[in-house]
Amino acid sequence: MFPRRPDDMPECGPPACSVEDVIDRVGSKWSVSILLVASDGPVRFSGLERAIPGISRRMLTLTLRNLERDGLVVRTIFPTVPPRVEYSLTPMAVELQAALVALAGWARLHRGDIADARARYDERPG
Amino acid sequence: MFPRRPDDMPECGPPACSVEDVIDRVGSKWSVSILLVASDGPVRFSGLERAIPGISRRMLTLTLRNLERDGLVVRTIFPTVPPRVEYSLTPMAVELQAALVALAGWARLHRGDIADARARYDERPG
DNA sequence: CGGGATCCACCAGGATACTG
DNA sequence: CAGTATCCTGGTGGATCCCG
Repeated sequence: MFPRRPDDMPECGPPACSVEDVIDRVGSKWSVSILLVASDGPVRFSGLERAIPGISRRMLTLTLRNLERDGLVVRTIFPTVPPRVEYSLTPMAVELQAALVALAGWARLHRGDIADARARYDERPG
Repeated sequence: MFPRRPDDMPECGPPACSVEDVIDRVGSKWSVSILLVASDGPVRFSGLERAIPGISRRMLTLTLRNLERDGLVVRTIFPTVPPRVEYSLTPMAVELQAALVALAGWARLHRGDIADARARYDERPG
């Protein structure tokens, strides 16, 4: 996730750079939340703020900028009063949803397993 | 990723807590690298160190402990001299690989798109 | 409404040295 | 070989105030 890969470093290298690159892009604290809220259609800034409990204005702005920079969301400004800004997913981000759904499926399947593993680990003898 | 969800917070909540939980677990800087190296079979500490350029002993140990705690890797100690420790993936982690492969596929497909988006964003007028 | 600017705390993570 | 212990820093992310 952040920190982002410096520009003077190679784009890719073994092992398994690809997945790590994705994690670099959607691994920040709020990225996935934003992408999933926006998957229901264009969202406004305040809508995201309401839909994602706990996010600060600053982090919402920063994360949106990063997603926009990476070409995952598009920012559309309507020059009205009061100003209105909508964020929508790019086709690329829509394709990403499938992979995220796979992750979510895995998480749902193994939620109990992980909880059990942690409980056992915490009560380890020693 | 880290910081991990505090124990006094609910395990899950809208929106899309599941994916975020996964990111919390495999989103740390080296987690995915370790999982992918270990997917080829049991690996030793020094093997991981060699296979993952740039990782420090400390972070290798810490990340392995977290993966073990979450039930994603198993640590097997052989009481020989010199000591020998092997790390292998649990079935749960093997299933995760499929989801990670989906992510990698998306990354491979859109590597150029993202690079282009970033280049365009950096040379934006304004 | 939709941010930007600023200050600050915390902690992930690196470097190094030491141990069984 | 496979770690642990300690110190340190950079940057993520929170809180707050201000602006067009």
